[in-house]
Amino acid sequence: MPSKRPYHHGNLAAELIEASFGLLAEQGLAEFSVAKVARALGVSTASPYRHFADRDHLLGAVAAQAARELADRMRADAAAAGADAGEAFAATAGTYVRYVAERGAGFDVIFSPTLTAVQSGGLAEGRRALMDLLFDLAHATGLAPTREDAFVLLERHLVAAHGYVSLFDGGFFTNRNPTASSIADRATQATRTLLAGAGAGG
Amino acid sequence: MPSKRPYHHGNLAAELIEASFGLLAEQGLAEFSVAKVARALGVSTASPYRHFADRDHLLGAVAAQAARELADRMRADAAAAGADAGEAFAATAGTYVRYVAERGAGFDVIFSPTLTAVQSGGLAEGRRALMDLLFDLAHATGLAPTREDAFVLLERHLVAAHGYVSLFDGGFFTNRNPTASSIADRATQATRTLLAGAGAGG
DNA sequence: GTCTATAAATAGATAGAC
DNA sequence: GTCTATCTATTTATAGAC
Repeated sequence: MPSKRPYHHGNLAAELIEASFGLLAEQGLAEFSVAKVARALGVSTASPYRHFADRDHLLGAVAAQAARELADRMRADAAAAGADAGEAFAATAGTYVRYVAERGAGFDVIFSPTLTAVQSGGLAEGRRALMDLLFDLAHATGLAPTREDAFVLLERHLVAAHGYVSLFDGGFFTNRNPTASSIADRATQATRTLLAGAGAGG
Repeated sequence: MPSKRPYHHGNLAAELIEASFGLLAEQGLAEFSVAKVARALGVSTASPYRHFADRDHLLGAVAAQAARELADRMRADAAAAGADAGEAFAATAGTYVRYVAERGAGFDVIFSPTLTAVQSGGLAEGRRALMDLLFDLAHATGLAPTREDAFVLLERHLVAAHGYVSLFDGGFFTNRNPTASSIADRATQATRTLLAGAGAGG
């Protein structure tokens, strides 16, 4: 058994991104390291630097892909929620919770200021497409007449969804059945309440 | 100039806790280290270990103090908000945002699972007193008839407040005047909307 | 109680062989 | 394009002098 690394690579760059999602999902952004990603793939810790200039460029590529994946899933879930625009909008809260539980890369990764300077892999475009989609869904509810109203509604919606994820990951929910699925449902319901409050003039 | 450290200590343990707050406020939990805290005080990196068994025991003492400080401020702000129970409850969202902006220790620190095992400095009691206070304020609004309703309302309130803090710290708000004070106001208003939604049956 | 010195991990990143 | 080897920096924590 030659312990020489037997790994063949067709596309190490893509594998590094995928392994990064796995590490983020399991250990979170704080525990992310290029060395761990390399070890997870069985390659040397030097290999990633042939494909990404530094740690932030790898994370930037992950963030860009996360923005695209998240937008795709939100679009699909909103469409599946039916004709009610409020329900379509609220559904994306659940999409967000489930996506971060599975992939580990949420708004903290996608909109990380340290990655803004990097601009790798279409990060700026991915960010904008994601926000445009959500803004359109917020506007379509009809509960935010002006552009500013839609911004406020969208902000509260994202804050609630991310708040659930952040407190869930932080171990805040120790009782009340804290599965990712139940948290996703609670986030969706929180946005429904925000919509009811907006409708009631709150 | 003898570079021998000239520092005298009446109470290094308390100074370490206070310096930890400063570090958390400036750099966040991810960047927290015992070594940095020691350097900020001009003492050797070994000194903290005479007062705290390890990193988690120092952070546990910080978390316990944060829980007490936060509860005190919330109680005061709720009282100052006037007779309306909904306004008193909503005010604590702003309290939370301002407190974390100033002290750096929010729910992520106070309820960190790694600190639960430590049980230093009355952390368990501080956590419970904080949650009891908030539950009472939620119940007093009259918009949550049952105990379970009050839990749900409280959960959404905290999720929104923490979501604002988390996204604010994460650099999500790059426009729309992102000062801590304006974020605090937006968090307070978000809870008002949740109350309106609860009142409207959302 | 505080210091100096040190040990053991771990990470980011680079040089040069193959 | 991947490897081995190495350098530098940082952190957590301990040993032992003062």
